[in-house]
Parts: sequence; structure tokens; C-alpha cells
Amino acid sequence: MKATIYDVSRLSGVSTATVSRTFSAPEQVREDTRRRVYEAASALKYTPNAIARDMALQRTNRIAYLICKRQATILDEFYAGICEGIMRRANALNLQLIVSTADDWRQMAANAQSKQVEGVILGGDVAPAMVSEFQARNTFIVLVNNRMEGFDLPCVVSDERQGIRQAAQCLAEAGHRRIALMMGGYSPFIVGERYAGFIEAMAALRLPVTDADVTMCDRTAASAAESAMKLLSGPDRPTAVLAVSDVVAAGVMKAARRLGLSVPGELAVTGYDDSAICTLLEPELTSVHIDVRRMGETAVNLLCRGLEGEDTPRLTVIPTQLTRRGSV
Amino acid sequence: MKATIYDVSRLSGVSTATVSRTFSAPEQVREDTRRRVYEAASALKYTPNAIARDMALQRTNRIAYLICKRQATILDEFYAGICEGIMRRANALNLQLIVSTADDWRQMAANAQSKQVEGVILGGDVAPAMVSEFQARNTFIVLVNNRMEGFDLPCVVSDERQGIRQAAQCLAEAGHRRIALMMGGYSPFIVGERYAGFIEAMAALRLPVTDADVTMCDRTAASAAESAMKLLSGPDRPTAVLAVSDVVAAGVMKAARRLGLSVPGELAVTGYDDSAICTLLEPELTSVHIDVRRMGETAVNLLCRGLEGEDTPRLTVIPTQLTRRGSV
DNA sequence: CTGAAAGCGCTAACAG
DNA sequence: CTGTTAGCGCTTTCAG
Repeated sequence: MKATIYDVSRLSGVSTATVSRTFSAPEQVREDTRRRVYEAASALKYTPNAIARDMALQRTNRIAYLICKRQATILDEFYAGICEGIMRRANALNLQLIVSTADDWRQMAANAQSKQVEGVILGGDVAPAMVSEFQARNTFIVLVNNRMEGFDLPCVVSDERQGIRQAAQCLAEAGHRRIALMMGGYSPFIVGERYAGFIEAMAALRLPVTDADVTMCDRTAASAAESAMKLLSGPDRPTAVLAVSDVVAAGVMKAARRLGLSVPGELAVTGYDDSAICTLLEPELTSVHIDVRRMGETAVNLLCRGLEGEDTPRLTVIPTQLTRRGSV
Repeated sequence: MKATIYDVSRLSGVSTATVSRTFSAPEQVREDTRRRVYEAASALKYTPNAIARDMALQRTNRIAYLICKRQATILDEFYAGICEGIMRRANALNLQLIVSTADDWRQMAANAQSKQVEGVILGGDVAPAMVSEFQARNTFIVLVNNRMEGFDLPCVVSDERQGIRQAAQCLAEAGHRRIALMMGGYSPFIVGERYAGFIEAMAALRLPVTDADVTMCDRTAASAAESAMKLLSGPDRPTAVLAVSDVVAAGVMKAARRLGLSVPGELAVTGYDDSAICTLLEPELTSVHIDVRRMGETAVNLLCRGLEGEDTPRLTVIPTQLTRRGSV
């Protein structure tokens, strides 16, 4: 059916070893021999069978990206951005990328041991059991957008505290003193960091923080709008809201509109993630930009180095940057 | 290092054939033999090596999803949604999914012939050369969100004309007679279908269409807003805009706000795609819902049937549905 | 129900 | 530079 290395060997009159070399290390084969091989190969439409090669070499050049997140998956712009970075880097390094949701992590772990996958990038709310499972199977893993206590593995995260600080500073520079924090229901790690960042930043700015000014809501615009309505209806309302995601910020802007508060005139708003929606809102949303692509690329780099047995830093923090638009 | 079937065979005192059967067809092995094998296997932490199995079986259970799109990739909510569907179905069928951008389609095609990938799902603006390449290599392919003349392959598309009709009807029912069409720079197939759908729908509704009411713009909100400013500034402006994507619709709403036109009071707007942004806008956007998930699942189903050698329909059209919100 | 043995297609010493 | 040969780990007839 499909031509094999034997067919090429026979037709070109050289050994299979030479055919093999012609494809994997051409410089080791004399010019004219090489040519003969190529001719035979193309006559037979031969292409090396990668499975057989993997088998002989005992490796696959295949890695996996597992998105560990309840609700959205690859549909989440944030994780899709990381995926984009991973994809780019994987392509450049000639690695095959398997993408999957965390539903089937047991299966993934099995795959890993069976050597189909050499390393795994875990994104998001990873369960400790999952990490243990992979480690038990000797699979190299790197975490992205999360850190885990008690596990020895490379993590790639965004500088959450810096991001929050940038947003707070921007608001403070615009003259705001009553800055409220609105948090969506994100992962514990993210929420924790961003909350801590807020407290830090406000202290550094010598601005007050009251419990009333810290609000939790769901990660939907509707829920955020509802919470914001309460927050902004009082007589002594904050003049600025630092939202912990763009979606939450969009909800705040909806509430502002309903209450007849102009943005940024009567209420300033900052978002977080610098996602595609920022430029769709009116006014456009000032937001903290996370270099998700770079997070993904970094994860692949770390994974490769780890697979080569090199030492890798346990923690890589990617800086954020504030993108200023019209909402402050 | 890692335990192999031989180790298990030796420790359990049965042949490798029996070990193999124990894992792939347990019912063919006597109860107590089976138990002994399992014991030995777990003592050795043995897991079958999938590569070796693939090699022996001459198949991989691995498929690929290639997003063929210039700008965005997996970052595009639409293609991400399809990916989600593909992922789900692939997981259910125990297929591994390789996701990639089209940059490297030559490499993918090579992979395919080398049997690493059994079939490919192509999404978006596929180049004919690409299809030819895959077909030349005898790789089964299915197209999603596109149709190609002159190629014999299964396609999965959304019912574009139905979608446009639903939007137009909704607008007409709300009493609008001057309905403008705003199109972003999408793929030729999509633009063609939606334009044709608009003409059809307007004719069926006995509503007039003038050239002035059909506008092209880029696929960004900024560009759409700019075009919409022109469209809506005239004295004799349309009272409704049927936008061919949610992003374009968002641009139209921005323009409306700048011009002081209230939505939907003075201007009705419909979007297309029913993407996440619909509920973030104020008012929320009425939009045509595309069942992207189902498109992805269908593509996987077709691929599998094709791989089994079964006959598959050349064209599968997924119905759309209008999601009514506040913008009409 | 179980075992022996022949591959699956390619690579990597090791000789020549 | 090229050929010989022994695997890589598993599956699958074909006998028993």
C-alpha cells in the first residue's frame, strides 16, 4: 500500500540504513547516492512513517496543553491567548501540540506514561491530585497562570500585583481617592493575588480601603452590573471602580449607564486582561494588558528545557502593562 | 526503565500474547490468568506503550484541526467554539486532537501521510492547494465553515441565509423598512452567502435595497463605527442596521452613541454570531446564534464515518437561531 | 484459553 | 560513506 523504507531501498539499490540517513542526516550520504534515493522515494511517493520513527527513537516530540477550568475552556479568551503562544512556539520547535480540556486528565496522564506525550502544560485551576498523578508517572509538567504550594515544578504567571498597582495608580493620578474593587469569581490564586495587590497598592498610594468598597460578584456582566448598582446607588459612592476583569468592568459600565452616571466623567473604570471587548465598549476600556502569548511561549520553553534535563527556574513572572483608553 | 509487556509476561508467567489480550480483550482471558496479569502489571507499574500499539495496529486515533485564517486563530471566538465542539466529540470517541494554525499546513500534510494523523478538519479560508495536497496524500478531510467548488469532500456550514433572514425579519417585524446591511471583511464564502441572504430576505419582505444601504468595512469596531457614521449622518438615514458580525454591530452602536441616536429607539441593530460581547453591550445585542459547537461535533462525526469508509453527505447545514435582546 | 513467532517501519551501533 | 543486524513494544494469526 504505502511505500516503506524497504521499497525505497530496493528501488534505489542501497540499504535501508542509507535511505534512513538520507532523510534524517543527508550530509552523511554522498551526493549521488542521495540523489538516487530521492528519486526512488519520489517515484514511490515515499514519506517516512513517523510512528515507526518514534518507536525506534523512543520519543514523540509531542506535548499537551490542558486547560483546567470549569466553565469556559478554549473559549476563554485568556486561555486561548496562552494557547496561541504555545502553538506558535511549538510549531517553531517542531513539536506537536495536543489540546484538551481537563475533563479527561486521567486519560491524559495515562497517555503521558505511554509516552505519547512527553510533557504537559497545565493551565488554570489544577487539582493537586492531577499534578501528583503526572509526577507519579514521571511526566514533566509546567504550570501556567497558577502556582502551587508544595509541588516542585516550574510556574509561569503574570505579575498580578503589578497589574493591579498600575490600574490603581492610573486611577489615583486621575484624582480619585475613593476607589472600589470589584472581583469576579476567578481562581483562588488569581483572586488572592489581585486582592493582595489592591491592598498593597492602596496603602502605597495612602488611600483608604473600606470593606464596603470591596465587592465580590460572579464572572458575568449581569452579575457585576447588579453588584455595581448597589455599590453606586448610595449617597457616598466611590468615584472609581477597579474591576478585576474586563467582563466585570463591562458590567460596571452597564450599571453606570442605568444610573445615568457618565464614564469617565462621574465614574472612572478600569478593566483587567485587555481583551477584545475593551475597544467595543463606549467609552473604550482602560485595562491591564497581560502578555498571554508570552506566557504560553515561556511555558513551552521551560517544558523543553526540562525535558532536556536542564535546570529551570521555578517561577517566571511576566510583567503587565496598562493600556490607557477612554474609561478613566 | 519503564516496564514493558515482556516484564509483565515474565513476572506473571504467561506469554506476552496473553498480557496483550488481558489489556485489549479481557473477555478472552480466563479470570484467574487475568488477575495474575493485573497483579504483575500493577507491581511493575506497567502501562501499554501506545506508540508500539499504533505501530502494530497501523493506526493512531489522532486527528487534527487546522484553523486556516489570517488574523486571529484560536483567539477567534468563532473558531474556538468550533474547536470546543471538536474537542468534546474527540474526547468522547477517544481520539487525540492536534490543533494548529494553517501556517504549517505543508508539515501537517506530511504528518498526515506519515500516518501520525488519520484525518484533518479544516476550518475557514482553505487554500485549494492545501486541499489538493491532503487529497494527494490520501488524507481524509472535512471542511468546516466553508464550501469549495470542485472538490469532493464533506462540508459543514451554518445556514447563513437563514440567519440573515431571521435578522431581517426581526427588524421588519419591529416596523423597519429602511434596513441597511453592514459587512465586515470576512471570508469570501461567508460574505457571499450573507449578502445573497440579505438580498433574498429583503425581496421576500418586499423591502427595498439600495446600493447606498450596503456598506463594507473592516472587521474591527473602529472601522465599522467610521463607516456607520457616514451611513447614519445623512438626512435620510436607515432606521435599522443588520450587521454581519457582532463586532461590526458594536461599531454601529458606538457610532449611534456619538451621533446621539438612541438604540433601539432611533436605530435598531442586529449582530451576527451571538458571541460573548452581546451581553456586554448596552443595550444588549440581538444576534444570530450559530451553533458552533455542533458544527465542530458534526465535523468529527463525519470525519470518523469517512475514515471507516462509510459514505458521508457532502454538505451538512446547521440551522441558526435568533437570540433576541434589547437592540431591536 | 494460551503460546510461539512473525511482523509493523525505522534507527543506530558496529563493521567494513 | 555504506551495509548488516539487532532491536523499539505490541498485536495477531495459527497451532495447540
